[in-house]
Amino acid sequence: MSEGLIRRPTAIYMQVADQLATAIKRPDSEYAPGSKLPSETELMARYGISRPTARAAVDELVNMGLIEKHHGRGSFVRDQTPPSGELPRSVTWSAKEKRYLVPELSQVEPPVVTRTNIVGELAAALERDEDDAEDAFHADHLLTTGSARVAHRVIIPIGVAAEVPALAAAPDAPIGEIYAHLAEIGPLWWDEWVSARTPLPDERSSLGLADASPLLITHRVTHGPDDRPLLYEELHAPAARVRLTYQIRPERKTTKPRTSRSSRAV
Amino acid sequence: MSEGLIRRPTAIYMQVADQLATAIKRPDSEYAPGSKLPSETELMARYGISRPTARAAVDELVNMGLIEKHHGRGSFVRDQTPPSGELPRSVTWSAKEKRYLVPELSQVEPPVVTRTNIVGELAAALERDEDDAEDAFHADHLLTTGSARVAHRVIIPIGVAAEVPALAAAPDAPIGEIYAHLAEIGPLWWDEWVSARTPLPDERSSLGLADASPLLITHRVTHGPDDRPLLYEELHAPAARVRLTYQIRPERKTTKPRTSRSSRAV
DNA sequence: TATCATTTGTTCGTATGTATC
DNA sequence: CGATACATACGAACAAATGAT
Repeated sequence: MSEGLIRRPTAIYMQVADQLATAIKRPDSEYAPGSKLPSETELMARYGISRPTARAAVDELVNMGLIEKHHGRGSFVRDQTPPSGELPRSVTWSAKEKRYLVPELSQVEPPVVTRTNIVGELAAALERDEDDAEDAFHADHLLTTGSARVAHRVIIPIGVAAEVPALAAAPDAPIGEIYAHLAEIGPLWWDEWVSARTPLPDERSSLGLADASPLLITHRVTHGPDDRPLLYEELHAPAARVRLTYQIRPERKTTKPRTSRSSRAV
Repeated sequence: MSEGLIRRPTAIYMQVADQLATAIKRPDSEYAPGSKLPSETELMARYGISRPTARAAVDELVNMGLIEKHHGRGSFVRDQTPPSGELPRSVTWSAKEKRYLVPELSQVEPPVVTRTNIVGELAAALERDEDDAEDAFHADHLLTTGSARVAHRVIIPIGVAAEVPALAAAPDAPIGEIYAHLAEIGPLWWDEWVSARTPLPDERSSLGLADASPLLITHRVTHGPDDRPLLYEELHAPAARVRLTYQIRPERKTTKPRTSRSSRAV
């Protein structure tokens, strides 16, 4: 009947949570990914605890990221398999085709283009003056790697679009084409930074995320000759499904390290 | 007396949490970082709610990462300076010093060295045969960027350590020195992949994470001549505090894209 | 379509333990 | 030592979502 002895010193709900967590993490566990955990009522009976204590134990498992709770259905073991899909973030130069190559993802929905001005973080990244805000095209893409959906936003400052008319004509073109057009200005290089956070509810639905697993976010600024920032991109991908891959080659020391993103003087 | 009306529909504890969260996030807030939140008893009186409801509201704020609770002291507003710290992931080559340069982080604790064998994911990354497992040094470092703690694990296969005696002598050396020694074998390049997940409880404590904010995880394999994998690194950093930065230069197309990490035939 | 049992969500009341000052 | 504040635990009730009847 009893599921293992419960020692006094540490909190009961913690002990129950630990036992369940161990059971879940055991390889050939009775709690396989996707399977249902005992209901709160059943935990009460099984461990001889009250409802609040059972709830606290289950909540602890949620905090550990081991299970998900669903109102009216029950608690279910999350799939802990590490991300399999790869999202290559490197850029190659094809000497034969004389253009930059990036992996293209297939489109899930037609891109949406809007036009707003450049402020805040974005202004800093593009080294634009926020007080004299320049306009920009926003192209929002919803793509898929095959195993996961990713959201991709491409932001083209109006000034750059004016310089490269092909961009103004099709700001929602695939990113490979955008790079090809930008390359007309001169050789390109990219600055990228990666962060992660818990997704917001609307992001969960648009990216088809089941749970509260984190969102990987990459920001990329395309630089042209004279290190001029030309383009901004933001990519949101579910960390549970994909990992970002980079190939790192040593840079020549001479290239002065461009440090912090624009610390504008006041 | 009453701190704002409370509508019925949504959960009371949620409404209280929202009000407090808004108050905390307001710029010139009465709840500055470090200041003390009203105690549970005070919240009960102020909003006319019960103890469990007050607790639930405060717990919600903890989950949002806005406050920290301390037994017997109270709840305190966290410093919310978001992703400020940068963790540069690029490598530079100093022609003058004839060595690779990487940003060094300062040590929080002396590194711990253990010795285990190479299996699973690790074996795949290092292209080792799992059935004839090679041993490896594990060096675990606890470092700080100034604004955040990061955990760094360096894994040196015994074969490589035998080839480069300096590594066997000090497997817990800073990563810059490790690279310097490896460079004796030949020119190096790196393969890196990035994922993120919710931290486990013990990771939360060792990295000093407030709560469920995600963990950024980078895996890096150092390759020597003939693309031979020499070294494996894993870095864990709190996504709320740091972002990883990359500088991307186009690669020559000729470099054949090494795709999936070792699909061993059976 | 409507109803019912199951399961989690929310809320109250109450009591006692333990850390901090 | 005592006051304050958070931690743990019990009991009880009703609400809301879900799935099956």
